[in-house]
Amino acid sequence: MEILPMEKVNLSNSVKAYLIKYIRGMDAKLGTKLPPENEMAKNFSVSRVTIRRALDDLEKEGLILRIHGKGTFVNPDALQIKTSLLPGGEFRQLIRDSGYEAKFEIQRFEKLLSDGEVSRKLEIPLGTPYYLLEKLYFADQHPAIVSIDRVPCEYFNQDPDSAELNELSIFHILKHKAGCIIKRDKIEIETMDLAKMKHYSSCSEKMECSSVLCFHGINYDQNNRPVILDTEFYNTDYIRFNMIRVKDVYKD
Amino acid sequence: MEILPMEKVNLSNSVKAYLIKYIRGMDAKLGTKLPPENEMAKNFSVSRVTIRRALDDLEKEGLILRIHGKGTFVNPDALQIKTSLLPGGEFRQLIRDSGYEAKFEIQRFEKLLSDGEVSRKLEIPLGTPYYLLEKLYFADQHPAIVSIDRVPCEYFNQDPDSAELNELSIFHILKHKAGCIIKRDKIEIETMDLAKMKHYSSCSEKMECSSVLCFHGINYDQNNRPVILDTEFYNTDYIRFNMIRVKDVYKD
DNA sequence: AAGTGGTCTAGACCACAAC
DNA sequence: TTGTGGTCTAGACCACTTG
Repeated sequence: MEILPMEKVNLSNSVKAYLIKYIRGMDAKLGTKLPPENEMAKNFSVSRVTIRRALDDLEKEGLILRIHGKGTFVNPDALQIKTSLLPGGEFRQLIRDSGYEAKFEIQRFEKLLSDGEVSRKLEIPLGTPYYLLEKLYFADQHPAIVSIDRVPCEYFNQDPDSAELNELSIFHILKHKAGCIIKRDKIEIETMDLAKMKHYSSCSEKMECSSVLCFHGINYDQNNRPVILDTEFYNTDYIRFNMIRVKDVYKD
Repeated sequence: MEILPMEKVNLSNSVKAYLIKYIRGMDAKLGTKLPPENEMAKNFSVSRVTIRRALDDLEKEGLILRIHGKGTFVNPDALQIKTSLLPGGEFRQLIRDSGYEAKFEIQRFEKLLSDGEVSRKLEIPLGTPYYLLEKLYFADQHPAIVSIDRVPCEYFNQDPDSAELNELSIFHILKHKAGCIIKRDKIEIETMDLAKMKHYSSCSEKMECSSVLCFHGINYDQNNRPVILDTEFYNTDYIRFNMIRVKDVYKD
């Protein structure tokens, strides 16, 4: 069973998905012009607002450019963009998107009791049992990502078995076992050298780089409960995040 | 003359600005509930769509949470968030937002001829003259950010003088001297140790850290011309980026 | 003047939560 | 059932670009 993240089904996203396919499919010479919004609306039999919602998203993701009075164009850079910082997908996909073969190994899976920091961030009492899951991801056999997830045991009726852990991401296990759907996360970005990384993970010894990009994240569910506390380490020689940032107008 | 980035003036942004002020102004107990959208629409005398556009933005920025069927709530974390990765404001503001006193020194300002990489990224012929501007920003007297901007000279009628460079950001100089308005940028994220940073900047010697966060960016104007090629280095001990990422629904 | 994107409205209907 | 956010429509008018 293949499990993939999918966007909510609505008209805008359908239009968006179609346009992505269309754009990726064509040779995308520099700045190909897309049809006017009114025409697209007619062709897709949806309102212009719906078309515009789809285009808004595509613009934020950097796939298209819109120039007032001129039109909507395919962003020539769009096809070069490999890994986006934005939604935070599955790590193996991230590695594949970066052009490498992906696999992972589970490094640790333990049941621990929460200390001060874990308690504070997950909003659970001191000493609450939680699972710690550490995975090491490889890009073409090279260590590229280390992820450490911490989830309170109380979300699970029974311990996850290793088959599940090897098959599914923690997000999907949580959804199926606990009905928890992760709606958003909050990350803090830091860089560190391997000496500092060693405080978090013994995988620091395996990294083939001198410094790593580190995300400290908290994942919240549909009721805004902090469910997963995660720490992620990236070797940016392999995982090079890209981001397109649309700026607002500047005024004196 | 104080020059600040401002958002485009429209109804949504006015509502948004009002709500930001409102939220920041109140004590923001955990999860204070905001009025229903219909009510806000009535109070602001705008349509619900307009309210929703404002709330969409605030949600993406992590200031509020929306729970279907329940309501809209102030995000308790919102007030902790200091520096957002998103729009990319002025560096001194970034430093102030991080809780430090900000100042900068100009390290280099030179006219150079483009080499292969600069030519390719700025889409200019080899050997085209460009300005290189390197600034070192301090957080409480500690080196925190190094920025290196490269702009083709052809955008300027005359050399910027040092008064301008010390007063205004490169964005504002470009706008006033060349009518260029930066609409978006594209960045690539990397970490490096100081030895690697030294290839880019002699400021590496001054950094009080072992590794830095590095953004390689290209800034595009309203006509999608690449105008500024910039490289930025951050000491993440001082500049700790935060980001709230709203996830889409997952489906099997 | 014609074409195109940018903003806004009023109203409708749906989906989820709580009583 | 009521209240709330989520989606969608049809139409209007504005702002920018081009001829």
